[in-house]
Amino acid sequence: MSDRRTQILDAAATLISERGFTSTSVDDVIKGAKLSGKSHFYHYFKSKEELGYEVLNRQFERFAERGLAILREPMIDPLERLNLFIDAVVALQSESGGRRGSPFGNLAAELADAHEGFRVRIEAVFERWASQIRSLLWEARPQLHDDVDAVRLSRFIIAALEGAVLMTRVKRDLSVLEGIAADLKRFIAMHVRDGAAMQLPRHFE
Amino acid sequence: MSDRRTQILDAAATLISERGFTSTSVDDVIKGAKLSGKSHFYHYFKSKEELGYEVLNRQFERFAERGLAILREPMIDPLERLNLFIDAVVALQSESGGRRGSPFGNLAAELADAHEGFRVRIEAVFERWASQIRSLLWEARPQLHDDVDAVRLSRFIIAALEGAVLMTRVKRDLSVLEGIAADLKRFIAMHVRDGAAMQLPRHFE
DNA sequence: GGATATTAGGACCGTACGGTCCAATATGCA
DNA sequence: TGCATATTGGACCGTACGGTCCTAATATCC
Repeated sequence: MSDRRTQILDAAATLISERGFTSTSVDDVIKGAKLSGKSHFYHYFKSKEELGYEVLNRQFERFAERGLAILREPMIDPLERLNLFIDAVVALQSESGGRRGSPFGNLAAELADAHEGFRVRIEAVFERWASQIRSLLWEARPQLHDDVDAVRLSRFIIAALEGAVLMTRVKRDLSVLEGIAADLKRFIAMHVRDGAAMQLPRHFE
Repeated sequence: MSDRRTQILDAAATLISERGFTSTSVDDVIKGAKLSGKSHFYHYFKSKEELGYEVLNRQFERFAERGLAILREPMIDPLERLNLFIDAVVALQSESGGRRGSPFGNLAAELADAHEGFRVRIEAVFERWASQIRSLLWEARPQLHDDVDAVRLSRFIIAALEGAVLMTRVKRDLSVLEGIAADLKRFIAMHVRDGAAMQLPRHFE
């Protein structure tokens, strides 16, 4: 992949996460990526829409590397991994000073009703995210109550985090996200079998 | 308030909740409200921005009447009222077939970073909403654990509901919201004192 | 009746948008 | 060397946008 392409994608990602897709013009992207003109841009992307799709994919890959990867760490207890993942979401948000939200939630709210192409792709992103959590919960099932519904719980976790990020942006207060993250951990802990927490550090016995 | 004005506001509310504020043009609103021309519109509103503010206010008033009012019903146990309120949010969402989201969440995601005027007004909406829940929790405090943090819990409830509405729109599946609503009730029930007067149903359907 | 809103309809303006086309130069690689 | 790709720079197009201005026909209310 050429340098220029990633340069354009990076600039577009920043702009889109700041102002949304609709309010980001191709000219803005050109300026952000320091291109000479429109023909230069359209040499790499056939339309603004396609640029948007690629930006979304890259955002997810970045999130998969820096966030979701934690869910798969093999040496850590699954439920602890889930807590670490929640911490990572908080950390990612605080990197932007709590201002920029989850790129998926933003695009979802902006385009889910208006643009079917984006809606489908965002749905796929959430599904991949949810499936990571589901398999973690499956791995942790010996520690969980029998009636835990992994599909529902994974959706709840994502919804709570997305809602929290949104409220954090509106209030411009990172502590909103921190509080909700802490409560979310408690909600997850609610599903843990009594005494399972004691089982955890098996290495100590 | 003149008929025309409310006619315009209603048309604008529908369009904005369907396509967002930025993607709704004044011409669209004029067409939707069956006005004769732009001068007719600008006779009632000095700008599109001001129209947006008034639409937001009306959406909140509508939500206050049809949703938040439940939180203040004097004859019902406070914690049961909270459950009924959550049911009402689900019902409001299903009215639009699960497609249109919370008007506040939509505008928040679209404009929180880009438009300070809207951000402040949306923040006020969430604050009024949160304060209603806070005073309900205060009323219910004899039934709650001593360490319940009403500020945090109220934020959690709102974030979970907003996130749930967002995911429901993306997946086009109302059962997402229903599941999260049920889980949210369980989370709230977690804060209830053992043996408190009001016993909350634990749904595990 | 006369003053005041309301409705109607259209011309117009400056700006921005996504996108196309073209001509010329630079660069890298076989 | 030669050919393809990358880069530059700009003109251009059709459309849409928010907003202004102007005129004139109706209602409404004192």
